[in-house]
This record gives sequence, structure tokens and C-alpha cells, in this order.
Amino acid sequence: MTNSDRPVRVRFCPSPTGNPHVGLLRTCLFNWAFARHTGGTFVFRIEDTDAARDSQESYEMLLDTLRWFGMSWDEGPEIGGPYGPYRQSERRDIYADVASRLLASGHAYESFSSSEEIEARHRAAGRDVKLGYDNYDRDLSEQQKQAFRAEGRQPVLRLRMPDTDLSWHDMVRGEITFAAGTVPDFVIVRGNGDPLYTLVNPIDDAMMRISHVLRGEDLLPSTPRQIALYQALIDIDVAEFVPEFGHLPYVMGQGNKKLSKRDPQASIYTYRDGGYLPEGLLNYLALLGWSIAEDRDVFSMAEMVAAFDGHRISVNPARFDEKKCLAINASHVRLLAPGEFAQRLEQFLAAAGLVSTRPTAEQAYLIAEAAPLVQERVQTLREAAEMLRFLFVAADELELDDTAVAKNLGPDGQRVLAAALPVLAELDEWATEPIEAALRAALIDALELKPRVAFGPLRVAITGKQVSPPLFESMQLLGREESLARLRRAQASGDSPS
RNA sequence: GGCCCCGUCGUCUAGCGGCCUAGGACGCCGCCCUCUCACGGCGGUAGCGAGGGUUCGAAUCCCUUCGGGGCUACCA
Repeated sequence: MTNSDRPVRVRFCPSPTGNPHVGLLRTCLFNWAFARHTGGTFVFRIEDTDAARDSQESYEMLLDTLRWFGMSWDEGPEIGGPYGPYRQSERRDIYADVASRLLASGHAYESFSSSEEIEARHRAAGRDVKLGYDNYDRDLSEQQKQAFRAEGRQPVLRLRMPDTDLSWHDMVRGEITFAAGTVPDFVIVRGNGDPLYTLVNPIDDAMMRISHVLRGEDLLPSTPRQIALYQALIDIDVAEFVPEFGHLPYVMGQGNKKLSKRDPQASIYTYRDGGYLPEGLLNYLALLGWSIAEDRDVFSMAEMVAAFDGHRISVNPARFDEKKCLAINASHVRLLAPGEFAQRLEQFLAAAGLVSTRPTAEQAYLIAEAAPLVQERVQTLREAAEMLRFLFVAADELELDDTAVAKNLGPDGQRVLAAALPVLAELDEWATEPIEAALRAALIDALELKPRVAFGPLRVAITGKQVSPPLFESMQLLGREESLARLRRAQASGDSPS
């Protein structure tokens, strides 16, 4: 069986440290999309072998984030699967067993050298001390080992690297070769018996029958070591094959720095709480190193899945551009069916505390009516919520923007308010059309004002801001009472400028 | 230092020897639409890091060089 006709099994295997960040989720997305495209299996595994840094909170954020994005996993935490458990902290016996077999078969050996000793040997031989481990303990005799042990030394386990070139065909970068002798024997088990990432990651991939390893570029230099380990694992019947590798480009932050986990710009939660749509963020993440076609960059996940065959992945690092991310999100906001947009807006308004957790009938009505007014004006749900805030507060609680007041509610503005109030008060039918007609007659025709001059003061009085949903619709939604109250309040505020 | 990866508009990219006087998107700048802001429409700005080859022909292939990045842990 060749790699190309083996069933596709890919995995996402983060370590639960810190916030889920965009680079991590980009990698997850590519794996997920590849699995869905090929009809393969998407495995979710938690690499919690570093007790000092791992946290339960981080673990839960990871699951939470995948669910928010709608990236479901076929095997993994909480659902199990045929190759479980899927948390490495629960697999320690497996690693101990494999490590001992590696040792017994001679693929691994005990190494007693301290880093000082390694360095000293390099110095003595006139070699560069940065060369790394010198494979000194490869062929220690039993007596030598006994002697070290007698000194109280705890050996680490190292993998014996083959003395051949190590190369592979990278799914995104093509042929990559590391010359024989450039990769020293590396540690797979600590002196205290703890297995290292270098060991457990390939073991799990092998035992879970992972066919394609799509991961960050930072892991590229460790690939020759893993291939060597795979060969050893095949030899002792733990692995059946060496998977395909593909190394995804970095996601960079502003400037030319790799996006740091601590950077708020990197945190998925910054976007979720900021009112981004999961499909919008996902779409942008997909653009970080992949393109669907020559002249398209807005697409759905269904379209991505249909197109994502592992090709067209870029080799260049991608900078995370917040403006473009926002623009892509805005496109998805507009793409939402009106009812769907209203529903998500309702959830966001509730989460923001602007409406009750279970909106009242009146609130639900307002949201349904107002949503279409803002859907094409905003880029995020948060922005929509802010734009509609005026609908959910009483006239006396409405905050008036200072500069908006200064620019619109001076003497000229007062003249507008004075002219508008009686007309509106006497209006027969309180609906958008009559409101507009009456105001145009009273302000544009009678006072000969330009529209923007005429409606500005009313807009500020009604919404508190210079930028708002369409004015007449806003007044209509607010109702006559409330609208008149706001206009009168604006008159009062004009009397005593602050 | 050694090893490895990368280099097309400001940014993300298309391009895989002729279709390229280099296409799209975001951004930015104009104009139109317009009750504000958006949306939408139209137009504009701006790029193959450099130098050598190979070839009738190079953004595309080769070499060198410069620049950026990563790894070089008993982290992952």
C-alpha cells in the first residue's frame, strides 16, 4: 500500500497551554478541511505531557474554540475512538513500553553525558561547541554504564540516527533533504523517565495511523528525527508506515515577528468577543497560506472543503492583517440570511447585556425590524450592537456624543428641532413614509435646508450619534412618544451647552 | 557558527518558459449614488530583492549574492 491510497487520517494535536491563537487554528482548519475533503478522519489529540505548563482551563478553551468554529472531530477527547485515549497524559504506559522496546532493539541507547561534558569534548577536539550532542555514548560497554550508574547518574534515552541522508517529499515544499550526520542522536526519554515530545508525538501518530502530518513550519527541522524514529518504530512493529509531511508557513504578526501567543491580536477570543462571525474568521484564516482560486477570497467552509485537496498551499509566511480580516468578516455579515443575522445579533446583544438573556417580545420585535437596517452597515456583530444601542435605552438614559452635540445641536440645530417637533406631534400616521414626507416638507421645503443639515440634528437627538441606521426607520421603531421625548431632551440640552 | 526554510504591489496572494506592457483582494486616493454611515458602481495608486547564466523567449529553470525567518533543550 502506498501513501496515496491509504485512508486519510489527519490530526490536530495542540498542547493545552495558554489561549487558542490564530496560527494554531489555521493549522487545525487545514487539517480539518483536508479530512473533510478526502472523506478521511479528523483526529483531535491533546499533547499534555508538560505538567508544568498545561492547564485544564486551556484544554477547555481548545474544545470550546473548535466547537465555536464548527470543526467537529471524529476521534478525540470526550468522544473517544478506536485508538484512544486521546490525551497523552493518559498514555504514559504506552510510551514506557515502546521506549523499552526501542532500547531492547538497539534503536535507542542510554546516554550519560552531561552538556558540560559534551561541550568539553568538542573543545578538546577543536570542534565548534554548538555542534550539539556528539553521539559519544552510542557504544558504551556494560562496565562503563555500570560505572556511570555507580556515580548516581540517570541516563537519558537517545535515538540512534541512521548514517544516511534523510529526505522526504513535503506536501507543501517538495523535496527536502538533511544530509547524513547533520542531525545528532536526540533525547527521547528524560533521565527521570519522562518521555519527550520527540518520542510521544510520532508514537501517537503511528499508533493512530495518521497518514498526513500537516503542521507548522517550526516543526520542519524535527522531521528528519521523526522519520528516523518512524523507521525504528516500523522495525519494532509499532508503526506501519511513515506518513506524509506538509509544513505550513508561519502566521506573522505586525512587523516581521512571529505572532506571539500572548499577543491579544493572536487570541481567537479577541475576535469572538469582538463580534466576528466564525465563518468570517475561518475564511480569513484559510487565506493565510492558501487560496481557493485566482480571483476569489470570500467563500464558505463548504466551498473550502470542496476545494481543499492539499495543493495550493503557500510556502511563504503570512502576516495577519486585521483590516483584511475585518473586511472578510464584513462580507460574511452581508452574506447571512436576514433572519440568521437577526438571530446572531440577538445572541450578541444578550451577551453584551443590551437585552435580556431571553429577549422580551418587544425586544425581539425591535431586533427583527432593526437588523436589516444595520446588516449592510457593519463589519462585526459588536458594531451592529453599538449602532442599535439607542433602541434599547430610554430617552433620559441615552448618551449623547459630545462632538455630535457640538456640531449639530447649536442654534441652527435648535431651529430644526423647533420646526420638526410640532409637525411630528401632529402626524396622522407614525410610519416611515409619512415621517419622511412631513420632515422634508417642514425642513427642506419650508426652511430651505440641505438634507444633511436638516436631518443631522434629528439624528443626534434620536440616536445620540452622527452615524446611525436610517433616521426615519429609527424614529418609526422608537415610536412617537419616545421620539418626541428625545427631540425635546435635545432642545433642553441645547439650552444649556456644557 | 552549523543545518533548514522563504523572498511577486504597503499586506494576503495568482502565476509553475511565450496567454504578463504581471491578474485578484484588502488598504489608500478620487468620482457617482445618498438623510449620516455603510453597501453598491466606476476609476486610480503600487510589485517580480540584486547580479550572472540557460533559452528565440524568464516572475517562472540554474548558480551566486543580499535580505528575512526557523531549528540547533532532559520545551512542545
